[in-house]
Amino acid sequence: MRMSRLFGRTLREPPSEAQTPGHQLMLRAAIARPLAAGLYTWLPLGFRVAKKVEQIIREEMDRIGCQEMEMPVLTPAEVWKTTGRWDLLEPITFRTKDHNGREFMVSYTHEEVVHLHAINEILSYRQLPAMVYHFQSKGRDETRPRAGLLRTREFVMKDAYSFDMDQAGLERSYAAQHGAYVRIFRRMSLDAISVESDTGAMGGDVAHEFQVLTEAGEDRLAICSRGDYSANLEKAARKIDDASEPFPKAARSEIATPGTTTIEALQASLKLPASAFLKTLLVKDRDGKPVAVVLPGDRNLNEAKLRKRLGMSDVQFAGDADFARAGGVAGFVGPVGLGAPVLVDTAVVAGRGYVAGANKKDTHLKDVALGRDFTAERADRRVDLHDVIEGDACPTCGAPLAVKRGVEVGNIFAYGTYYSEKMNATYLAEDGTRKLFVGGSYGIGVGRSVQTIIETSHDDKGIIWPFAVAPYEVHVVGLPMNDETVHAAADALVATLEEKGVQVLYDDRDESAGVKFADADLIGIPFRVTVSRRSLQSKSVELKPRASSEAELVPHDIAADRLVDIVRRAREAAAR
RNA sequence: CGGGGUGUAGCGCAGCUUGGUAGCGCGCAGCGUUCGGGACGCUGAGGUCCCGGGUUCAAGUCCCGGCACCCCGACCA
Repeated sequence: MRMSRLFGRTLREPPSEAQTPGHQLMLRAAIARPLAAGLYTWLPLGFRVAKKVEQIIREEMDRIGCQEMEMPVLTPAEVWKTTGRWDLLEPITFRTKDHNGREFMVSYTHEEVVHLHAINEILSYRQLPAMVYHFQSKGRDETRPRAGLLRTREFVMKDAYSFDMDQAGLERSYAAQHGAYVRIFRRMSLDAISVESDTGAMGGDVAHEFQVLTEAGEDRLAICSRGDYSANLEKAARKIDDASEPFPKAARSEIATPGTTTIEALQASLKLPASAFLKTLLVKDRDGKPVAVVLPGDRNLNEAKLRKRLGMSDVQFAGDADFARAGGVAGFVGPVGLGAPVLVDTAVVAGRGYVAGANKKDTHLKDVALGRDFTAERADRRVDLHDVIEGDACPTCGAPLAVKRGVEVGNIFAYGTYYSEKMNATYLAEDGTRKLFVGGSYGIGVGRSVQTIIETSHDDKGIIWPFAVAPYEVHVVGLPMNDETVHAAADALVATLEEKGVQVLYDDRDESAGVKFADADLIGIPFRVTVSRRSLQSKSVELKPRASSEAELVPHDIAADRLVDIVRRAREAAAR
């Protein structure tokens, strides 16, 4: 490809909208362009990367016997109604109607559709297990797209689906996908770690996310410093000593705290650490009734954990009416004498005397102890509802946990019979009965992976593409192009390389050396070859890997062979 | 969906406080000089100042309403 013909130009300065390094470089290097919020066009350079990423995924899916197919982007409403997701997904999906008024959804994912096909194609246990996948655009009307390709409203996902006879089969399929994911991300040079993730409102048993640690990421992860544990903060736990303390000597007593409604204000006026207080939040349960959540003052509520506990899709905080109903006073709510069920966080130490709201204006209680002044009433109301923070103890080994940011490039999810039950998706078992498919789904975001590679593989000059996904393999720079000898030599080298199947980006522009080298560094092709007046005087060309600061001179007459050889080796290494 | 911010040439920005008919750098086009790390000179093209309404002799600038985009939070590959 001649750069003078390339559709897409590099930008000297990053557009102001771009904040993360990957987003800036993606735009500057002409990988993709925004069309509207969360909608991106791949430019030719970026499209080549996306196709290479897809090909790696394809090869690894095929390797584990997962079969490629393709399901439509537009999906009829009826399918979604069978599982209740037509209504559930309403706020975050794009919908349309055909001319007859039939409703459609731009596919958000394909569990329903693939089950529909499985019902038709898989009649007998003899056809199981089965695994299929496709690359398809997904539409999600995210309320907040961000960071370029990291979260868009339309994106191509590789989504795979497994169908098994039973739980043991599902576990085998799941393990196969997990193994494929490890290979896939390694091949694209993404250092993805698999972390336990929240299974969300769908229930299900097991789910892992493949996360790449980078500051640009939007997920927060707890990671054991000894490597024994890693989990999304949505579900991350920590080791807590459940040893209780002796009750305080004093009985609980009122203290006047006029106008002091926040933990911060209480800390200041009572000169006590945040951990000396109880924070009591009033939320609504599924029936709209008030429920109190009690946490130590130095711990934050983890909404994902609470949602899961309440079985709700979002946390609804109490309004004035609920406060009245529960007998609480906003700013002075406490667990003692409250007319609502109380969920007590596991970080609240039994027996310890805390300062808590008195459910009375301008008043708190001191020496309030769990087990004496209030209780969780039932074992299932003593629950982990707080955020893990940096330095907490690992739940497996007790070593300190670190909290880091990550990008979720893929996830795998064993949902079991969640969909097959609702869709009555069954097969005929060996014993002659009809049994439900036991399934899992496995996604990888292609565009997100591409930008994540940039986020984690660049320097201050530009992208450093891993060979396996680079848009081109060799970048030939002619310098200067108005020198006939140089022009002819560069043309000839490019022609030879292309003839031998090397993917070449050829900077044939009449630009200064500075511009061409700066662009080469920005675009980040793995091998740069400079054919210049100077190099030709010593009958050589200059070879410089993008990732290295060292350049070497290669004799002109063997340059093509040498490059073909280098590329061949690099391809072999990248395929492993 | 809550909070914050920004919309002026392809990109980065100034001008707005104090209203007077739009500017800088880069990029782009032509010519010439240059040619190994974002060269130089000359000439030139390019603007519904986000949109709509209002105030005014006069609005990029002031007022009202909308829209778009970005950032932080809640949700996802």
